[in-house]
Amino acid sequence: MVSKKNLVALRYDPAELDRKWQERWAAQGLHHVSDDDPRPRWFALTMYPYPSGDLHIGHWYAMAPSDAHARFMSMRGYNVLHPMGFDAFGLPAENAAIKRGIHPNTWTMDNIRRMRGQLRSMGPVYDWDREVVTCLPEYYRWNQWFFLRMYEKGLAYRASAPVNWCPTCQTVLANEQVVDGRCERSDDVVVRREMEQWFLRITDYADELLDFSGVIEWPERIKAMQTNWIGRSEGVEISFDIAHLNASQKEIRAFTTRIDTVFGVTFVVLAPEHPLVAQVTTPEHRASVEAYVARSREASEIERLSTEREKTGVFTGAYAINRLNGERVPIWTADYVLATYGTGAVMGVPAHDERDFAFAGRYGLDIRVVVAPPGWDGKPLEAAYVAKNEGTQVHSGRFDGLPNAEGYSAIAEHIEAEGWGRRTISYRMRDWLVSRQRYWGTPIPIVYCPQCGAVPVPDDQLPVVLPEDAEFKPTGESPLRQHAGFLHTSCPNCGGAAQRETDTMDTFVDSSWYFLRYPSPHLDSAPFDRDAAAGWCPVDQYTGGAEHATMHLLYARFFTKVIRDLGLIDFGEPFLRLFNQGTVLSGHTKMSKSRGNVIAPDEYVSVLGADAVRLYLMFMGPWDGGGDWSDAGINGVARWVNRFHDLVARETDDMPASDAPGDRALRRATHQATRRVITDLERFKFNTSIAALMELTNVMGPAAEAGEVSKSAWNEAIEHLLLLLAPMAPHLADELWERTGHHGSVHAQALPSWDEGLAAEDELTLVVQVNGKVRDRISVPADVSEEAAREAALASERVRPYTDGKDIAKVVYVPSRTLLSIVVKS
RNA sequence: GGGGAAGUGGCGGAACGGCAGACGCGCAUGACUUAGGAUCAUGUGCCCGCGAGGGCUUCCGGGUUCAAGUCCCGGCUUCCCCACCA
Repeated sequence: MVSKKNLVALRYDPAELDRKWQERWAAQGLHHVSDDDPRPRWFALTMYPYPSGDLHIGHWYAMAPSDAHARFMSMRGYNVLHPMGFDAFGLPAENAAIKRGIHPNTWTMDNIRRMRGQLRSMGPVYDWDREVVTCLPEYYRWNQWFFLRMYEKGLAYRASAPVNWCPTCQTVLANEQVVDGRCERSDDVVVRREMEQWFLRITDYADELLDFSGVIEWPERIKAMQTNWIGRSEGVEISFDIAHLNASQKEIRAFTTRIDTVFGVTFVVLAPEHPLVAQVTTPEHRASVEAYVARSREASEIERLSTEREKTGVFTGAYAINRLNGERVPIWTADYVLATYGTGAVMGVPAHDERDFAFAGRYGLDIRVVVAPPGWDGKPLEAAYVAKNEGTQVHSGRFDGLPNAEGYSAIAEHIEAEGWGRRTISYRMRDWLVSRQRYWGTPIPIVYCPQCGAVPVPDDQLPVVLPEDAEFKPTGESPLRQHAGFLHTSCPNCGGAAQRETDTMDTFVDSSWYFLRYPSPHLDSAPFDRDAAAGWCPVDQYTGGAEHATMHLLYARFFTKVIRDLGLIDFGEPFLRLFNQGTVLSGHTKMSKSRGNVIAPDEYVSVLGADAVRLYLMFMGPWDGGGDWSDAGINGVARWVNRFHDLVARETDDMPASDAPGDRALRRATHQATRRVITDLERFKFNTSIAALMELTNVMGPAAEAGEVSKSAWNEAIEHLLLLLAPMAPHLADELWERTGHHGSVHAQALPSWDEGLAAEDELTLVVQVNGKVRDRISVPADVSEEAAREAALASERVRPYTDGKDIAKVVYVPSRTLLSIVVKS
């Protein structure tokens, strides 16, 4: 490919070099991972990609550095498993089918073929014999198997839930298909609708999922996001008496985190979806309540977003009794109360809750202060007073005068003693809705029999195969429902006519356990081999984008805990260490086709080779920070590649065998660079590793030019350079390793070690500070004593003007920094 | 509104509490060149100064310390996540 870009010309043919080494590694099976290898194991996993069709620069940014780290671990003596696969089910394949008439399977498998080739062009260590492709029956049958295990344990269940419904398409939309409240295909306004759905009971594991103590080392940010997402709140579930109303329940249960404010309740609010709404509404309010409920049920996402949070609601005409003070308070329904959180009902305390305050203000409801702010003058509040632990109970019966934090406990105890409620915990996380009314996913292995009800498909009838000959006209129903051959079956229980479940699973099910499959990817008798999984898992190092903080990473933790509880593994966390790389920008903005700023890696690879692209991505900045792509930047790296290419090719015939005057300095630079690269690569600090290697080559060039180095010191420098470069620039390192007369791949070598003595400086710079300011830098021997340092400092021409005639109050000597700090008094 | 991360030259970024600005880009000057958008050499935080040298400088303001980009307190700004969660 001829590029129009102004890219540096390399002194070798990078395309030829890449091809040569990729072919040789493949021919020699260099990347085959064996379970028999006696070295300690290291499982390095990069999040597998969705096969969208093209490997973009973001994929390279995720995969090239993690490949370098995996190679690094391998050269440190580990048997490294660093596999790759494809997250192959999902919506884009189905959209391609609808828009362009290509079967999802064809589209997906073509993309995988293409991306596999592009992935190979990076020169990664992936063992392709272990590839996992989730849309193949040999993989997704185990999704079904896990689903059935969860069903048996009551962890998979069916319930009615609101979904995104597009009235034009007459179908359910995934959240991703809803853009600004509209269907991405028809542009119609999306409404919510109740449908029977399958759920996985992740909330059973909420407390365990909140626990990050122990084995896992994850970024604080991700742990915080998950903690937030799970949203644990301690509070009190309190019931209000409605026995007089003749409803199916005698009380309304409400969850509150502020039971200390219960004497300030002036109304109770039910979510519009709450089953009691219809029952308690009085005849004269029925029309308005029904209209309100209907409107909020059909309320579009757009309306919800555009109301600017104005609180609306209607009175039901009914009253509930606050047992603490015997008061009758009106029951309202309002859509600011969520049916899906807590009990779907709240106690309205306008004086101490911002939302209730706004609601009461709008509808003229009483606002009664029951927690007095410090120094409160008794006047009405201008805003809700919400502080949790600095107020005093007032108008709270026998609790008056208590600090409200104490009031909280006292009131909670009182309520529990009276049997009016109990302390409890509420989570904002809900159970995982896994069913999708979609074709391109794992069929849920359930059969509906008119006699037996929902019947699980027996294990020996798995997989329930997704039929290929489906129609993809946008009829509004899942293609599976139109497929007579799939839909109609016999009941595994009674043998009578029955219908299959036509929903498929969320693709996050696939990625919740895929890491367990890599150790035994071809096993057909179980999802994974227990010994193989025990030997390799959990994953030692996981890397990928932070956008998966709350979905994939949480679901995978949940699955791991479930699989542990099934007795199949003995660990409960899937990924011990996690690293999130940043994003590559172009022109300081996100890349997008509409902006025309998309960087296509293939163009650069064909001109500069995989290694230059790898090196540049790693050199751009810290890996977790992402960076801005620039052609000038990659040219800088390419120039350096040329420089060390020339250094390695340099003739050494004119160098003495050993003992040249410049050897000490060169060996020092070599060993300093070795130390820095190894310690930095451990911590994913690729940018400073490469900087250290640049510093080394910056020393090597002039040293050779000056004719001051021996062959032995020079060859040591070259060897270290190539070995340290090998994880990051694998093709070039192997080529130059071969050209310098070495046998065997550079990647099969151990990393060099460094000698602290050789890395140490002979002379150090003594930094002299007077009152915190640097006044002189004096060259001193490395073993300088404190006495000598002090003498030299006080004798310095540059220091004396600041010390002469003044009292020296203090002298601090820091040997590790060869720094002397003198404090003088005026 | 809640949670998190981060603010360092013209730019990307370095810096166990200890010489701020490694490394690279860009720029300037020079060399080699028919040419330079190739290569090599030197310089390059800002201000004053011919120079020697001096002063200032890590978002702003305080504090701790012999010593603060780094630690503490208070602001400002940007980015990310979640957002009517009772």
